[in-house]
Amino acid sequence: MDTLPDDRPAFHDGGHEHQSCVEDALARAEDLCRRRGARLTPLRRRVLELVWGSHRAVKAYDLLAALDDGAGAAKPPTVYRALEFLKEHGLVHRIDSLNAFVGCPQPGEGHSAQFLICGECGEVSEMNAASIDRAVAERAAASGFALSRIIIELHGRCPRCATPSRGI
Amino acid sequence: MDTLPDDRPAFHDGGHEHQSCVEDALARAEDLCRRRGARLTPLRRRVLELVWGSHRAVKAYDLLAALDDGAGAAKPPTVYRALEFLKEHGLVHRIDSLNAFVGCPQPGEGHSAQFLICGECGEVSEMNAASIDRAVAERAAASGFALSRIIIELHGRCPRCATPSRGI
DNA sequence: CCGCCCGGCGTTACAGTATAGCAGCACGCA
DNA sequence: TGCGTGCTGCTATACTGTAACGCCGGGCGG
Ligand SMILES: [Zn+2]
Ligand SMILES: [Zn+2]
Ligand SMILES: [Zn+2]
Ligand SMILES: [Zn+2]
Repeated sequence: MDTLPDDRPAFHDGGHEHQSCVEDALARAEDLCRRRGARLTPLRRRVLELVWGSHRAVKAYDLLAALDDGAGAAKPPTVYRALEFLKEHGLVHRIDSLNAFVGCPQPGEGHSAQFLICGECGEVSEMNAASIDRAVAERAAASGFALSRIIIELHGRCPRCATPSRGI
Repeated sequence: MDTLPDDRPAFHDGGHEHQSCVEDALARAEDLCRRRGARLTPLRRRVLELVWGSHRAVKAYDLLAALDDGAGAAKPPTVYRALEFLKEHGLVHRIDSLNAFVGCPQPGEGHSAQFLICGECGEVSEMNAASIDRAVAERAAASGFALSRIIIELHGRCPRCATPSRGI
């Protein structure tokens, strides 16, 4: 019955060292691409870094604006192609209900992700709950349905935004 | 462990009488709106009927085109407002991963829907699996997350498209 | 009956999201 | 050197969704 705790903390407290959090993510990406023979070009690396700028989901056009280095503004295909590459290699996930992208904390491992999305602070936390996987797989099988892609996006309030303060 | 079968068949066979299927859906909608004091106007009813035209998810701009009765073409807000009304009253669901809408077979009851979406024939089947609900609620609670909206969209192949024919 | 309010609908205009298709360029390799 | 391939850039366009304003008709108090 899946009593295993998540292997990393859901949602980040004040003490979170985001600087190193991003550096680690980029290092994992470099490593994974090297092992796969995929090219993490400067542009792709920069986009990944921007996505990791926060733990919120980032919109493509915000990335586009952020890429604008003062001179000519970047064009949509630039960022969409980088995102497609990152997505193919599991370095980012697309959140369909937000039209936005979030960095994957555990790229490379075949994992079915479920996302907790806080509507208050915007933070997105990725889960890997075997119990949910199992329930979904069972029900799909019971309907004779052959699964290929599982989208689970859970909206609500994260612990920090939900808890103490006054109601409402 | 949720061994209850779904209360309606997932996916439709050749013998499906879609004419009456649509009529029943419209009758349920009329009834539900009457009970709620909501106004199922001719336009809204027509949009609902178009959504129910198939068991696939329908795009807003396809509805728009279908609404065009030869004279002046309908404008986006027309159909989006109708869809918003239908969605508020649970008569249709939005499939976020497709930017499209599908009719709800059981409107009015508080149900958390999971969707099985066939990538081959496009048919969308709505489930109400308590086991999935439960697994999701447990994991969210374990993270201290207060759920408000649960999006579960399962892509793959329906029984008819997956089964007999030659491989591939 | 009159005037008012309000919800539904129509229109214009625009914002936001995403892709097609072609050109230039750098690199590795024959 | 010449070529192919993959990355990036560009223009243009398609697709999705919303803001804001105004008209109209029906209900309701006066
Ligand atoms: Zn961090
Ligand atoms: Zn939060
Ligand atoms: Zn039917
Ligand atoms: Zn199918």
